[in-house]
Amino acid sequence: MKCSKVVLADDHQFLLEGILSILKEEPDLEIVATALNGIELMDVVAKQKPQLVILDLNMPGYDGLQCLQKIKADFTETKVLVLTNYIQPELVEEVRKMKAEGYLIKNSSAAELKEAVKTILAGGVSYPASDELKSISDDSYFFDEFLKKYQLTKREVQIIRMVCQEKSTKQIAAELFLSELTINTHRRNILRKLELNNVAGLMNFARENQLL
Amino acid sequence: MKCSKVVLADDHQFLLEGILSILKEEPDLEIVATALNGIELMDVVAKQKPQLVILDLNMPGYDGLQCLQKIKADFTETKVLVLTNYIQPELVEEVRKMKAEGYLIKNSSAAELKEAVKTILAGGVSYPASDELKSISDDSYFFDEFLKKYQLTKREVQIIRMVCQEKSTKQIAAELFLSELTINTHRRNILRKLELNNVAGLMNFARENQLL
DNA sequence: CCAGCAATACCTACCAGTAGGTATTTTTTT
DNA sequence: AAAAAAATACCTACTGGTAGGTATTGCTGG
Repeated sequence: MKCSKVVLADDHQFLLEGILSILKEEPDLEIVATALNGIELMDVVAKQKPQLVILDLNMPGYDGLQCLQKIKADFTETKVLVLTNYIQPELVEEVRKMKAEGYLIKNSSAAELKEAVKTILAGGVSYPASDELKSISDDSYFFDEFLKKYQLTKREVQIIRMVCQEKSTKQIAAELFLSELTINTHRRNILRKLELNNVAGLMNFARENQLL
Repeated sequence: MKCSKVVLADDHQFLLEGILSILKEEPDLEIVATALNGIELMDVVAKQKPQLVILDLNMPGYDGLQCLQKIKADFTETKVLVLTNYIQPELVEEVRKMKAEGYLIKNSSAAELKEAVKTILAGGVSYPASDELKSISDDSYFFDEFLKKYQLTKREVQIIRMVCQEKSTKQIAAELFLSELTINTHRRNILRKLELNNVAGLMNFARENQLL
């Protein structure tokens, strides 16, 4: 097996170094370039035609999803492993629809990264198991701990998530087949329990606690 | 000079590896432990009494600022280098007030990290130059591109940031010595330009575009 | 079985944010 | 110096979110 050309794209220098140091132990990989943003990345891909791009979704300027789309449109031979911070089932779906070969959460281990890269270069795909997604986002030990810590209920967390998706009380009520008054009550209870005053506070809370 | 004990704390495995691989080239450093969250970190610090903690501010659960405060209160010998994604002058100020020895933006280079660590262990402090803060957050090429893309002004971006910090129109007006009516106008212009309807949408936009 | 909690729902009130239009002054660009 | 863009400011109106209190139903664990 000969060396596969790999390109890394991430806006964090340290993360690049981290991935680099993990992957350079692999003899059959050659990291030919790194990119700190989407524009750089597209340049490099056009020049190098790599077998694999490891792509951070959260880059400034043109974002990762756009890069993914462009790579998949213009360079059919190039495989893409998406790296991201958060585990939103909808995001995973979107990435899957865009035909990326893999999806990896950033706080995975080095071994998981190597495994994913190997799988993809061998022609496979590497996505988090759906139960893994679910377990992290809903039923895990940490989630219960989290609920207890803030005295929140599952329904309340569900509504927090919907508020963070820019949905209004009215929309939420319609989607859940409930009265607006009920949603109103939930929202008030949420803000009271978390000692917050507005949606902005709620979203910061959600982000800090990885609810998004 | 003998080895200095260093502890790393970050919730991203890859970033830990990255920093590790950068710092293990330094002969006079010994990375004695890593921590993936605040609780782990406090355990490790109590056991190891390291000379230096490199601390990510964006950790889940108990956050970095709380760790910083606790370390500074309980372990006066331990120096702290704060690592963070974002460059908000107020955050830098807060960290400075909490007596951290350094503050480094995550997409700095490996050389900058080594430099900061060296400076701190030699008894100095390492903070980004104020013009650097300004230049990164305000005058960079990407920032201008970004403004043009969405037809936003600097003032508007400033207000977006403040809204995202849970500040009300009234508070923003007071802080900037402006009329509430002016802030109102800015907010309306922002939502119109970005085709958004509410604060939640605005915060998602801000996050996607690394404004926070 | 009963207590307690979660989820549902209503009424009222108030305030903050959204939305339209317009206008003046200051700053930047040409 | 003139034109364009940005920042400031006001008036009005409406909507949506925040906030208080209360009540009913259903489920769950001691």
